[in-house]
Amino acid sequence: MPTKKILKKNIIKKEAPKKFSFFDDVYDVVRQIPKGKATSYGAIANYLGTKLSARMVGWAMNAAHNAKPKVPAQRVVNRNGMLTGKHHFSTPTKMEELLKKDGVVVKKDKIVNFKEIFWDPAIELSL
DNA sequence: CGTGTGACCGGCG
DNA sequence: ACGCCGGCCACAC
Repeated sequence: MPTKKILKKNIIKKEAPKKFSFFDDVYDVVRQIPKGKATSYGAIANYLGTKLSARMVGWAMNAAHNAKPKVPAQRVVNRNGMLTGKHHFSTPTKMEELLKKDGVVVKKDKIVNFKEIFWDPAIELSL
């Protein structure tokens, strides 16, 4: 017996309402993050409608290195405000450097007043 | 076409 | 408070 129930999903898209892929959509949101602000993967996922799958956002960021123009992935952190993806940057300290340059206070790989500078696309972009 | 994986999140023990 | 585990979607091989 199979380990889990494998649900088949309709992977066949009959139409392409969205010209941009999921990746591009994520990039577009991230680029709209104001300077000095930051958001979480979950917030973006929620805005995209896949809140239960915040991993997708993180993975999208994985390809962000190849995206143009460059995506300010440093403004995207996990819900704890921790710079979890700093290891994926050019240098482990690059993310923190960029955030500090934006005026964000980072301490021990974590945004101090993350709650205050939190920027929710689901709200901001909804206005 | 099947399998694995991923910078997460939330719930439960 | 902490640690573990399941889930969810998209993409690469």
